[in-house]
Amino acid sequence: MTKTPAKPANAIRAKPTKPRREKAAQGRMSAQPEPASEPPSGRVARAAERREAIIVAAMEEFVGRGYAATRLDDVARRAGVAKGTIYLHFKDKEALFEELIRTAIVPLVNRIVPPANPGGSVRDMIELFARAFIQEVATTQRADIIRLIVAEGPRFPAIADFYYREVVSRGLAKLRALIELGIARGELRQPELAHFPQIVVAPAIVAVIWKSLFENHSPLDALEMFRVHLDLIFGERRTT
Amino acid sequence: MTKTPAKPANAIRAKPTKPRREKAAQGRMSAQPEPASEPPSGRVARAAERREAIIVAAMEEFVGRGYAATRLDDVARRAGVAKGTIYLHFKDKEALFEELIRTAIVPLVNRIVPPANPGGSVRDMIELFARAFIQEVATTQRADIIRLIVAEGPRFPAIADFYYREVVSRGLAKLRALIELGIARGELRQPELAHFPQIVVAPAIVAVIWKSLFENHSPLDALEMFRVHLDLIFGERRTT
DNA sequence: TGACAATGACTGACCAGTCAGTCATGTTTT
DNA sequence: AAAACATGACTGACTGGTCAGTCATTGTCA
Repeated sequence: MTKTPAKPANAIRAKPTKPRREKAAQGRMSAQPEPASEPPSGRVARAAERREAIIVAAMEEFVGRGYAATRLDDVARRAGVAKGTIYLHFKDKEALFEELIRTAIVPLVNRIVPPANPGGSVRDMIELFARAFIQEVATTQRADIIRLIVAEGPRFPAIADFYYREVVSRGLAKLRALIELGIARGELRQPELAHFPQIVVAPAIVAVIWKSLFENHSPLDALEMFRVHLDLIFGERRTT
Repeated sequence: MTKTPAKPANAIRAKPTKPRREKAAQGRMSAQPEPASEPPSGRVARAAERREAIIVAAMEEFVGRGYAATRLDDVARRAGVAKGTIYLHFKDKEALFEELIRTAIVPLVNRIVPPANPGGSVRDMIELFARAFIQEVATTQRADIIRLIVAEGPRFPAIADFYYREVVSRGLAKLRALIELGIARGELRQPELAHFPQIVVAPAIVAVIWKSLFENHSPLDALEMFRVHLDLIFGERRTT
C-alpha cells in the first residue's frame, strides 16, 4: 500500500559488516537459567515467547499513544527485541495492531460471557454479567483497549467488524435473551427493552469512558452506578 | 500510512521562485461587495475568514484521520490556503487542534443546554434535553467530534480538562438539578439517581459511539431507544 | 510606498520496512 | 562423545519517503 513508485532496490550495500562482539554476551549463555519464564531451550518456544513479548509491548505503546503515533522502534525496545524481529512475526504495523486487538479481546470475552448462571433471578444474572464487565474492564487498564477500539475503529474496519461480531452482537444477543426471560417471568415490565439491550449496558460503557477521561476530575463508582441503574430497570431494590 | 500519489519528492530542487498568478484572481478584488461571506475588503476580515476556513478544514481532516495521521498540507489544501498561512494563525499543529475542539464545542453546548423550558414536566424537560443532544450530535457528523475527544483526550489533557469543565460538569449539574426537581415533584421515585446523572444520558452516549462504529452493521434508532429509557426512569409511558 | 499578509520550496527530524550478516541451537558425522 | 556442519531466529544499520515547521520572496492593501 505504502509504496507506489518503483523501488530502486538497493544499489551498492556499503559496509554492512560490523564486528558484532559484545552483543554475544547479551545472548544466552547456556549456564544461567532465566529469571522469570525459564529457559525454554526449544527454538519454537523461544519464538512464541518473543511473539508474546512483542504483543504485550505493542499493547502498551498503542494504548498509550494511539496507532499512528506509536513507533515500532519503541515497541521493539520495550519488548527487548530488535525491530527486525517484529517483522518475523507480523507482516507490518497494521497486522500487528489488528492481531493485538484480537488476542486482547477473545480472552476478555471468555472471562465475561460464560457465567451461564443456573437458576438465579434474571436481575442476578444481569448483575453478574455487568459486575464481571465492570470489574474486568472498567476498573482495569483494559478499559483503554475499549477506548482504543472506539478511537481507531473507524479507520480499521477489520477491527470494527471483528469487535462487532465477537463482542457486541454476541453480548447483546445474550442480554436480549435474558431480558426476554425476565419479561416472561414477570421480573421486567418493559417489553420494549428487548429491542434495546444497549440500554442495559449503557452505564457500563459510560463508566469505561469516564475512567479513561475524567477519573482524575471526579472519580466514579461504577458498581454503585450500575446498581442504581438496575433498580430503575427492575423496580425497587431488594435490600443489600 | 497510506501514500497518495507519487510525490515528486525532491528530485531536482528547482527554482524556488514561482510566479503566482491565477491564485490572485481567487483572491478578492476590492470592487464587488458580494452577498454572503464576501469581499470583506478589510484585511482583518479577510484574515478572520481564512482562519475560519482553516478551522473548518482541520475539523474534517482531524475527524477523518485522527490527530497524528492528519497532514497540515492536506488541511491547507482543503482550506484553499498555503501551509505557511496556518502558522500565521496557530502556533503549531497542537494549538490548532485544541483551538478546534474549543470552537466546535462551545456552540454545541449553547445549542443544547439553553432550553431552560418553563413549566413542563421534568420528563418533558429531560426529553427535550436529550432529544436536542441526539438530533444535534448523534445524528450528525458532530458525533465524530465526541469520538475524537474520546480518542485523543488522554493524550491532550488540556482538551479533556476543557471538555470536562465546559460540557460534562455543566451538563451533569443541569441534569442533577432536573432530577432533584423530579424527585421533589414526585415524578421520579429513585432518589439515588441524583448521584448518577450519567445514567440518564448513558444511552445517548452509547448511541453516539454506535453510530460511529456499528451503524453499518446494524442501524440504531437512537430517539426510540431514548424513549424506552425514559419509560424506565419515569415509569409507564404516557401514550405517544 | 511602506507594512504586512500570503506563499510554497526547503530543511531537518523522524520512521516503517529491509536485508546482509551473526550466532545459538540442533543435527549429523567421525 | 566430540567435532563439523546446517539452520533460521535474530539483529540493527540503512533506505526511501513523509511531514511539521521555517523563511526568503512576492503580492496586496491602506
